Amino acid sequence: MLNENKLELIERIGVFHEQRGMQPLMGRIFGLLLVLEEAEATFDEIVDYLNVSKSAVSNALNILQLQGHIAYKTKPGERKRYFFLTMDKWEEAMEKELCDISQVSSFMKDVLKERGNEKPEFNHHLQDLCNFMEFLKNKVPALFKEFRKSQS
Amino acid sequence: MLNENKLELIERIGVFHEQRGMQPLMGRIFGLLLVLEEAEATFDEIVDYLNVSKSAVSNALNILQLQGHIAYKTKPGERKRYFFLTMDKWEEAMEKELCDISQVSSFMKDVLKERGNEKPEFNHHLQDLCNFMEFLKNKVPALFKEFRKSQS
DNA sequence: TTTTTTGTTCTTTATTTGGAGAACTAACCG
DNA sequence: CGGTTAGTTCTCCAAATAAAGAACAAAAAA
Repeated sequence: MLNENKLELIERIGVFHEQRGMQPLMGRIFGLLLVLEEAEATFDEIVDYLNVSKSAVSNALNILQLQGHIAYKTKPGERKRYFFLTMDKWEEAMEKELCDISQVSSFMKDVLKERGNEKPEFNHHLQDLCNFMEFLKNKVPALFKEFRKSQS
Repeated sequence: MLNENKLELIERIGVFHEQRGMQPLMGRIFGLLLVLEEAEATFDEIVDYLNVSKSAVSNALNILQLQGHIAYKTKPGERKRYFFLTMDKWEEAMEKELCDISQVSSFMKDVLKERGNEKPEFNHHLQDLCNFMEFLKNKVPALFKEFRKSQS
């Protein structure tokens, strides 16, 4: 069993992800794989730790894998899968999330195309926003580069 | 009535926001206030344009106001409210959204505190992620400054 | 060959959600 | 005063979601 702190952390992490559109159990699994000392767990361990049904876990694991949040490895002579967070790819994930923000600009451009010039100030704000998002998207690689430099 | 393009845009914008956790109607109202030439609408106009009930609109408008996405003004001699997107504050909104990403670091730190040292590599990735989020948060003001400079 | 392990898939169910519609309210209007 | 405007609040309902549980399947073990 997990201690009180870890259980609470799992719930906090779960709620956090829920609020960002993940289904509840997915968020809990995310949390579990973060707080587990081994940083990995088998299907049955997840069922036991979180006290949920196999079907729910099967479902959640498949979605988490599709979204690239987790992966699994096997051990020689065992059929069990050991699921783990793909933490080694956090830079990719973060980059994707940053660029996602700036995807607003895709439809903002369409909005601008559709708008007349009755409200120039409003249009100007929209244009500014688009420009910033473009700026940000272009800036992301340099940002990572600068970060890595600052770390070494 | 709105033309086909605008209606389709409203739906696209609606779905976009839905996927980020907004309730459907809120996203549609967001879209409506973007594509309307006047960039504003009264309660009844929203009801008519989007073909929804008053109760739903009342609800959605209140939440959108609480979240700071929209505001309203009144016109002298009229009781009607004219709702509009608070586009003039897009920088604040964007800044908040950027900092939100880095709020992951709040519970990531707790995760690190809770973890032993059995998986140093995993812990290291976690630490890197925390560091990057801190880095990003600190970088946001400079980013805006640089953007404004590039625009002038 | 039968049983066990390691899941998956299908059907059912409880909960949540989002919105409809009607009743209500407060301000103004004639 | 009664009616109209501009919303709000309450009760109800339909649809979507998330998960339970049972049946199923494929591979390995006994």
